Amino acid sequence: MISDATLKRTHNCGQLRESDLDSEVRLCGWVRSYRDHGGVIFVDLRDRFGITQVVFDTPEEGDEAGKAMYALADSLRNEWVISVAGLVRHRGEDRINPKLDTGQIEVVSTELTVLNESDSVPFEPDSFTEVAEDTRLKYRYIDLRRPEMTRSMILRHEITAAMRSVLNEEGFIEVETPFLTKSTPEGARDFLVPSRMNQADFYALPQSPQLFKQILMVGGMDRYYQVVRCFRDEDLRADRQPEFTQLDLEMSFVTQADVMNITDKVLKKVCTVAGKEFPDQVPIITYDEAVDKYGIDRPDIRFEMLLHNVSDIVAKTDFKVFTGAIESGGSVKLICVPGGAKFTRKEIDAYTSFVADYGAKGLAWAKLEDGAFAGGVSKFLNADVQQQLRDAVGANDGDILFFAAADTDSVNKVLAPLRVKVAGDIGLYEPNSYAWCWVTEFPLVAYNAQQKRWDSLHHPFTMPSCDDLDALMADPGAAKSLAYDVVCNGTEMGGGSIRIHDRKIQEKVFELLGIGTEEAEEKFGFLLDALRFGAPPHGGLALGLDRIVMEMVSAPSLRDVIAFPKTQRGTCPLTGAPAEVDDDQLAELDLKIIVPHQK
RNA sequence: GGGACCGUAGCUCAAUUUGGUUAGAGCACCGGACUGUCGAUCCGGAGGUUGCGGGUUCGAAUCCCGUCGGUCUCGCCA
Repeated sequence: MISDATLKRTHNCGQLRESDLDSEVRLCGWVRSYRDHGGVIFVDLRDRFGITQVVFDTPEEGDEAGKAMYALADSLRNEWVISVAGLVRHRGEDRINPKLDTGQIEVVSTELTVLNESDSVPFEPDSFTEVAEDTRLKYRYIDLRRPEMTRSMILRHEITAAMRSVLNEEGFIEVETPFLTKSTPEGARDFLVPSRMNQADFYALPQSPQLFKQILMVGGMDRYYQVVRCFRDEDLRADRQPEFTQLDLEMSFVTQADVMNITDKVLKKVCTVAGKEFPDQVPIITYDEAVDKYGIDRPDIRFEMLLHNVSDIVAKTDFKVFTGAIESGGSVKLICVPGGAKFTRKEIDAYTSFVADYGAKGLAWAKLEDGAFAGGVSKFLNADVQQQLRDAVGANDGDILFFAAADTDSVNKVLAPLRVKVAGDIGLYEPNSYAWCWVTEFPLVAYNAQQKRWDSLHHPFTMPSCDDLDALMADPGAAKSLAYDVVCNGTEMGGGSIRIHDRKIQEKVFELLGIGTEEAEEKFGFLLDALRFGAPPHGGLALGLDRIVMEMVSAPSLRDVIAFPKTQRGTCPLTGAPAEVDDDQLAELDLKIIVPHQK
């Protein structure tokens, strides 16, 4: 039986300083390491707050209690949980450990209680060993004791708290929305939940609270936010989990600029909490400019090395790859890599195989050396074309040009990742720098050639920029929307839009998207209904909390900032989820497994 | 659905390229020594179905086929 007194900590393990000398203290924590010197034992005691050194001195002759304590200390092992009472003592000037915040002092133990023993752990929760990810996830409780994980969890909490505090001050209220809701046909695949009480019916877990937050606006909530889990049943990536957390917010009677301003305030506070810079003025880039110069709608603006469209210049060459692309309506774009002429054949081949992943058939290149083009496609480019290219992109001797030629979308799709890859390889930007920007004026819709229909770029509830609905229907591809994304270092951190609050416009947009009246009624009828009863103009945005934390701690994976993440196949090594269920459970849901999976 | 890489002791890795003695090392673990360490040190010990299944071979961690698991990625993710 553990006595209550042993649990009454006076301090945590990161707290004691020189100012606490001679205090009687009690600490609880985990044995991080024990160092037995025969006549003196040191224990590093760890908790979430830090590490404090505890010392066990050789007991005096005849001190039986001291001897018992020393023997107990002698038996301690890594990761045992102990409670120590003792006296704070200065280590002595030559024994200070500068690596520890508490490194000036130590606690001389006067009483030791073992609160729990530990089997020898599958891996040491230190910062020195890289442990395989599935092992870390299986023993996540050990992994969470590692300083990096502890730090990430704490920062994640602080970031969430900062978000809430800014929005609370700005008059927002946090409202919860359902997790058991209705499947929506658009967008990602839904996670389905069978309904026991409604045979053969299913709930869906929300991909986002989009419709609910709009309805909250109709309900007069005015300013809403929610730190909320979202679910999408799609394949995973390092930066994609099937369940992830958003800071979701929505505001009534606002313009796009209002939403962006609030978001800037939130992000500023978040960055301050994380000890990072945030610009006073976040650059705003239009979608068209982003795609033109960066090849992508989430530009990494930490560095230049922009894409240049050189179709006009190379149209006159005899190089069929270039002219063919242009003649069939595509383009030729390039990036000019400063100092890239020193790339070896092997390095260029590596980039060629890199772009192949993005659908490129090859990578045309030309080095600039001694006033002329050399190698690669140089022979197709006469002196005049070479000079025009130099002038157009500001290229110098020592650079290399990487060309892509195809339909413009494909060209961008290849050059955008190549630009980022090369910049990282040659160190074009500071690894610990942050560059935020807004991307605005998104197209309302994009043509889906496969399905032969117009798809929303953002979602079907996004307000078109133009008032003229006839013009919208006549040329949908030209229409812009009141949508905006916030981007950091080439990663989309959040996005939102002004929503349609007018039922007539909403119906028109559904019509454009090929969603018939009946279908719209069945799937979004509740929203259309709400729009009939005094829906205020409103708009909002959602920030990806996991991605923001990931970026703030420079983690390579989202899994490093989520306490209990899933593996790439969507499993949880800790719990074993997902798993089979009993036939009884299935029967109760009127479900039957038709094809049993192999185990 | 496709591509790439990986899987050897509890953990991190070596031995695989070129098949060949008893599969090694560090950390952790167990025992011992040591009164000032701090990723303690020193001495000793134990620890292996080389993911799994099959094949080739006199002989397989090593080569081949399949399979399972992990990671990255293309597609996918309004």
